Amino acid sequence: MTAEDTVDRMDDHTGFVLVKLGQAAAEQAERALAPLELRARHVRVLGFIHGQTLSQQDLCQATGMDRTTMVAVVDDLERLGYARRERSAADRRKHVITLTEPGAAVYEDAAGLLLKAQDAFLTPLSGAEREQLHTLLTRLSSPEYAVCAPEDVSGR
Amino acid sequence: MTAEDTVDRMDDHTGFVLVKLGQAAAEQAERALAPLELRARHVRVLGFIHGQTLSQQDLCQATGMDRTTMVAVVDDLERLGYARRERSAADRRKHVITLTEPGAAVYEDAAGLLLKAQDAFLTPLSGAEREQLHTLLTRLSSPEYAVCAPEDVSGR
DNA sequence: TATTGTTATACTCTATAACTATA
DNA sequence: TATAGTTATAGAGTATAACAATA
Repeated sequence: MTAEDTVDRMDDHTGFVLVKLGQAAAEQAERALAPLELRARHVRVLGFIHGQTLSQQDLCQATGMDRTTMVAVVDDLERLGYARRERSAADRRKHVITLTEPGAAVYEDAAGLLLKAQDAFLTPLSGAEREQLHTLLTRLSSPEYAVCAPEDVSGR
Repeated sequence: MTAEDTVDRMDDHTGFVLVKLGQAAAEQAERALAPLELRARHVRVLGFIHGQTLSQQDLCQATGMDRTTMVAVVDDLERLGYARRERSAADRRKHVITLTEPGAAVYEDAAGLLLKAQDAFLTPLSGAEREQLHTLLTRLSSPEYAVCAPEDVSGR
């Protein structure tokens, strides 16, 4: 019995294929960002503070990370000179996170690397198929309540 | 600034949407299996030994889990009476894992729950769109070498 | 010497709780 | 009293290394 002979009774589950692909895409993204010594989460935060000023709490809501993780991510970005932490004048409990010039530059680099990685990932598909896929995934993604809170579906 | 106002510069990356959906699908699957007190990995192993006899090593190759994880999973399945561990007569180093009758029954239950969960997950899409999505994802998924080992592509 | 299963261990991630400073 | 940020700690998950039995 070799690995090639084994029958996978899950391969016909769309959900399972989705999980596998999601993991593969995540790993691909991390590998793509490795040259910049950044993780995907850092780039994600850079993307959010690109053009808007947010508190750490805002960033938590936006990204879904919890606040202890966010502290570490902002620590990293600050140490690397990509973001600044400042007390909010309006509410001195809050830290306002702003993008620095090097931060904006590295974000552009990172976005380029991610785009290249994604392109490699989508190689098996034609341009039209990629658009199709993107549309379908986005439609699936937008109503989060359908995924996390089934009881809310009744309202539609 | 509220969460609704924030601009997400990653939302137009297919790869990122894929990662988010993959995680959501995985969580959905775990929730669906909770009534059976099984994790997705257990069902995955049950699926593989359904109709074929495999060693733990075979299961590792098939599922991608490492052998220490597999020990724990098979421990669980054996304790629950869903699988049996026996020394292989052909190679006494190996443990041959076989599905028990209760194991086959619980697998059917689990498969049903997963199918129902997947259906809920795919609610936003029509039947034709689901097929489209499945086809696209499968095409993206099959050539793993394109994702993990680019150097192997030349050989085919 | 290499492989299978096992155990022990370490390391990463994430979740929880507690503390501070502000409101 | 509640919130934002921080820190410390505990838990789960995963990876690594070492070991016994067998090839």
